[in-house]
Amino acid sequence: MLKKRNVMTIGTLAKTAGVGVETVRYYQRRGLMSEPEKPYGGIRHYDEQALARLHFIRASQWLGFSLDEIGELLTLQDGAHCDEARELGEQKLISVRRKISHLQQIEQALNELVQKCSAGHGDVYCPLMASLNDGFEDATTDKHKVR
Amino acid sequence: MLKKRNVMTIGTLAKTAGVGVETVRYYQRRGLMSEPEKPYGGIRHYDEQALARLHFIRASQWLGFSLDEIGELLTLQDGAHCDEARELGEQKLISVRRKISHLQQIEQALNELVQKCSAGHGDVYCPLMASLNDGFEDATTDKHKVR
DNA sequence: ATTGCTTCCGTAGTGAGGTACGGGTTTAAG
DNA sequence: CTTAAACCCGTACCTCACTACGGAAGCAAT
Ligand SMILES: [Zn+2]
Ligand SMILES: [Zn+2]
Ligand SMILES: [Zn+2]
Ligand SMILES: [Zn+2]
Repeated sequence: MLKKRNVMTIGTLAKTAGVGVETVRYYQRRGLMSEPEKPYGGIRHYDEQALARLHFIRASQWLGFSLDEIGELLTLQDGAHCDEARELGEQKLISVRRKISHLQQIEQALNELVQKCSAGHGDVYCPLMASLNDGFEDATTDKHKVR
Repeated sequence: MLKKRNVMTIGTLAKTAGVGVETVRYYQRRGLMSEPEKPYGGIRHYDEQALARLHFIRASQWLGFSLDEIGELLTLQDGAHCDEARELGEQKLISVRRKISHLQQIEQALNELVQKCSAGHGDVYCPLMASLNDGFEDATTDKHKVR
């Protein structure tokens, strides 16, 4: 379990980075990490650079980048192309903001429906169900673009 | 005798509701819509109730319900169980709000990184890339729960 | 009557990001 | 020395909501 001189097996590497072994192997297949050379019939060993790479991937992923985009980011990693990386970040920022405002629309509409229902509507047919039944006419215009 | 006006083929139904024919058939397989009886060797016909059902599904979907949850909502559609439907709505509201605040965290972190980069960092290694490289230590605590 | 669009029906594939399985080899603990 | 855990590798499977394919048969217009 000890990484002696920063040398780890795939299992230790994965555990240290907080991912599964299969995930590391998956990133290798995706070309996001290289597979170290294997000593004769033996077991591959990983160093702290591999760990850093995993951190990079997970951090980027947390920010909303897809694995494809992360691959692109990795090619810009030398620091000489930070303008391109920043451009990617700005695009992502735009898409995150779009998602937020979409969810805020939903939050508002859903909240309204729930409020109307729980306000108590005597014998009248439930306005929540009613809204769903007529296809939820209000609150949004681009109803049919769900995905 | 019911006089059935607005009789449509599946293609017309789908087009009217703004979905694909395959989508309607998929909803039928999922049990969200019933498949009307087929006249001898002929073609099934759909009425405005089928259309209303499609509206219900798409409206619920727009609010963030999964098809499974929509199936549940449909069983509560009689209006007698609006308390359960409201409960589902409240749960969904909670999850939508969680998503929003997660995205807001991301927005803040990403914005900060982009700002730091574009502020111009002479010969110093790009702070955006640096942050990604050390696994993005700041800005969040639950780094490893990406999905 | 021939073209040509629909419908019908079952099955299979897509994309994203993994997760699981199975059979074989290697290494570490006792 | 034996046995359990870990590694290697390829392949299959998972979720979700579709989407496509293929072949037969119906229906509408020319
Ligand atoms: Zn450049
Ligand atoms: Zn109600
Ligand atoms: Zn009830
Ligand atoms: Zn920079």
